[in-house]
Amino acid sequence: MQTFPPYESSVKPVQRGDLNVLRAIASNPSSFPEIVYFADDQVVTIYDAFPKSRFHLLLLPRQYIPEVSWLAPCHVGLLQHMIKVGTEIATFLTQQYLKSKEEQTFMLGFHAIPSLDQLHMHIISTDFVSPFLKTRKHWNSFHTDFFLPASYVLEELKAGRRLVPAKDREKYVNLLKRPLLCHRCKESFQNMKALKQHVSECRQLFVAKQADASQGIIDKYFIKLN
DNA sequence: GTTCTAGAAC
DNA sequence: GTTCTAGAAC
Repeated sequence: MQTFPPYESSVKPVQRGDLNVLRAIASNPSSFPEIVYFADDQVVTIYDAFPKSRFHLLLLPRQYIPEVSWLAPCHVGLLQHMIKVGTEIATFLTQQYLKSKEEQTFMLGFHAIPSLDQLHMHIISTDFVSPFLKTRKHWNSFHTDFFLPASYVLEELKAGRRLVPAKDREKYVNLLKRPLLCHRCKESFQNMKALKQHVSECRQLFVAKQADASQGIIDKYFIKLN
């Protein structure tokens, strides 16, 4: 198995408040050594400045691509590499830190409508216990179809389709307003405080629709929008 | 993306 | 009265 650096969750990133910082990091990662977790000639992986789970990294292509809706079939090779590296990192973190006590699951994917310029793939553990997880939008951006699993995005590109066409943008925005459901047991909660209390205690296993048991990594696959 | 905060919800 | 959400500003 490929090895990676220790996960230093205490690292305090510097990019807060700058909506264009990911583009700068992608083009010149050596200028941001304190937040870079791993880099190769095609991609850069950094610590999320406001992690929404115990483990939360962002994987960016070095090449400038604004967001997931810009991806086209010509990016299949790049996306395959992003998924390969993301899966290796998730596998490493799982074996290194999660052992058998916690859920050995990571989600790899994209927000349908991101807030930050420059394509970034989330690599996130599925505990979703974090002081930075505060709003309904935070929650639903990972637990509705607003979250586009990387494997789903790859399939769509291979089929010659684009993601998040303009006519669907309103649909995606509205997903963020949906009721708050526990991602494990699907129980509904009135507000974030109640949801977070429950999620910290819910012991039901996170069930995904598609699993690669040989890797121990589950790539959650949401129902497609009509 | 976050912070701040008015006013809605309780 | 306090908690919580959502929109403007950054």
